[in-house]
Amino acid sequence: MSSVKRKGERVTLKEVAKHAGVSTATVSYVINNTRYVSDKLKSSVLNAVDELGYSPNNIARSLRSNQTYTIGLIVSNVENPFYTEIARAIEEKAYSEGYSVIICNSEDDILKETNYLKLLQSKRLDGIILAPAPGENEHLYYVLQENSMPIVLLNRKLDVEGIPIIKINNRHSAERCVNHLIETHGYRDIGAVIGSVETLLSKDRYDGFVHALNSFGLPVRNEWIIHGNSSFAGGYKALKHLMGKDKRPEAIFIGGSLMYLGVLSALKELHLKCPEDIALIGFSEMRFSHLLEPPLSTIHQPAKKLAELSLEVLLQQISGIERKQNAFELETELIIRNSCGCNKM
Amino acid sequence: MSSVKRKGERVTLKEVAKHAGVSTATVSYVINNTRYVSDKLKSSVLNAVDELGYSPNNIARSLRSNQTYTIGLIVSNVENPFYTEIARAIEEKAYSEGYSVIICNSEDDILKETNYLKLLQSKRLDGIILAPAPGENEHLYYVLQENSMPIVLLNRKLDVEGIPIIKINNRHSAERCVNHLIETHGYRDIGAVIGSVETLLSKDRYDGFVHALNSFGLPVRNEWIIHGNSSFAGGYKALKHLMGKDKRPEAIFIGGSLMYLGVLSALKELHLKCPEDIALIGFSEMRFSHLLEPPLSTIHQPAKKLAELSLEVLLQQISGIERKQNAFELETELIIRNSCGCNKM
DNA sequence: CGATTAAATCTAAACGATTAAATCAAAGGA
DNA sequence: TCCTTTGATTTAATCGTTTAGATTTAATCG
Repeated sequence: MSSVKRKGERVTLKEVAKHAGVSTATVSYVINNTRYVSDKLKSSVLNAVDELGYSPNNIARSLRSNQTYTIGLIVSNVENPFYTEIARAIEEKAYSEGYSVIICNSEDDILKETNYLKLLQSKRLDGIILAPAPGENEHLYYVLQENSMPIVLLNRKLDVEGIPIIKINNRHSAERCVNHLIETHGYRDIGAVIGSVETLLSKDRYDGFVHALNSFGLPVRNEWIIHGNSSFAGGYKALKHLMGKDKRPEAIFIGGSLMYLGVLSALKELHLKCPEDIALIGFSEMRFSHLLEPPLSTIHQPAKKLAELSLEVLLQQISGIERKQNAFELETELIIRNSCGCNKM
Repeated sequence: MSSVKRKGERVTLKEVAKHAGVSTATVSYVINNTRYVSDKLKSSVLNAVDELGYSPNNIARSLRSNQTYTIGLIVSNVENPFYTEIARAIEEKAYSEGYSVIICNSEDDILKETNYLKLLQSKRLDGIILAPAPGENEHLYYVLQENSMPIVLLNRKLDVEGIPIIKINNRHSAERCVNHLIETHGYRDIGAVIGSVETLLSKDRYDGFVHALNSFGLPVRNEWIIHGNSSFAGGYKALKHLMGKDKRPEAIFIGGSLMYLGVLSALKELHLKCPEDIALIGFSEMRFSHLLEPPLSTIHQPAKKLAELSLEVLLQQISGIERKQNAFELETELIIRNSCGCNKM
């Protein structure tokens, strides 16, 4: 074959029907197994399907049935290891449930997020799983108005009744990190590198951080709390900034995987040793945190569970099943390695 | 609002038309800017759109126009750092071109790949970017028959004329790795951990490895060449296996990111030092290879360029533009860090 | 003023499936 | 035998757009 022919010449159900000498209804019934059809007709339909290489047009189906069997996943960036894992787990479960997933990176940009929401709306997806972007949520109300599509929120808050939200216990997790720094290592000068408090996620982590300090009677030194954007570069810049201060903290709590790596990279560049010169602890979803130098002490989030739960709730929402529960909070695990100053491998 | 209403009650173009007191054609013309419409009618249409909260139904559009503005990306697993980057870059460019992307993980499983191909076919996507899964390609011919959808291959070969293929120079890249081990460090006992030779990708890397040894007159010792599957576990098992031999190699060439990390992890577990006990070099698309212990000497692939080029070629294919060139090969970069025995940072 | 032309709008036929409702055929019952 | 019932198949409306082509309206001109 010299080249693939252009579209628009595909075989339709109608042609199958003609070829098999039956009506379109019959073809539809045998393909979807939705009514009894005599063996004789059934086999001639099947033959025709085979001979013509018929592949049903799901667009037409969707138009008729109002179902696309496709959902959207909006995250800030799949390259963030946490969202990579989320995306993977959602795709896997979605596949097994007969759904496809369109992946959207909002890049923490409200405009891009809005555009994607409108687009997914127009594509009539069956539902959306939406992870946080910082800033106001006003643009979301547009999508959430009546007659709109099912949606579940991941680590993100919205003051609309009936929208399910799935999250981990960010506040408590942050607290445990800081507690560890204080209780086990006796650090008192503790800084933080956290994303914008405009997201629920970062706000909660910030609150946990502050609460831990307070509970030990330690002062919260605002000049040691850097709110960057939750990226590698954000962490990198934050650390450089922090190390430029007259008085430096002894330990730093870090509120996100990419920032953690950025911090680490900046540290290396400054020839500072971790944990000797400065101790680190925080959120990292890197599957390879233990291979880094030093092995990172981290909060481990149950990303897979989170993803599966989100999809489950979304699918319930799609099929109109009533939920008793609207908010779900999963627990995390604190994994102590070396970066905080502990010696375990 | 107590709860989002179920679907099926959305406002249609027809309703907009009635509300604005014009025909559906007129509404369509103003929405798509496809014919001149008087200011008077135009504004009343726009008003109606606004008041009713109309959002066009792209399913109906697609049915009419035979265009979905959606493409499919099939990779073995987005969690593989190389494909994460590919997915990200494709999504970004696709977005800017007005396309969405459905992501599919084949898990190197021919059945899953086949199912996805059929599904994407049924969904009438505009095109597919297909990365390799190992094994025979027979199932692909089904998708590639006449009247089928545009497709481009990433690092994957297929004997069908006119199917574009985009790849990096795998053979030469592997060769350079091994050359470095021999020329710079004088290693003579060199093993390899590579994926299944049933993929073009791994086959090329294998060939490069062998060719390098040959060109220095070194023997190819098959017991030191482990073909695992290209995963973390694959690398991990391969190394353990390799280290169980009576005579061990001094250095290992590794043909993939995840395997590289698996090898590293197994090494740590065995308390073997790299590069002192065993030197490593190979393909790793980890953005953070330099933060690992030791910093990895790697081939760096221009994933972003690869992704953008693939999409570009696919879009050309979709719009029926003739290509002069059907095969594209990009060059890689050898980045020397510490794992091979060099001392540079 | 009527004819001609151009401009703006509308009518209605697709696109490719699903599915109520209608039709047709055969069997069963009196 | 004729009527009823049941079962298998078909007819045709529908989903929400786009877009030729028909129609209407307005403008121009001899």
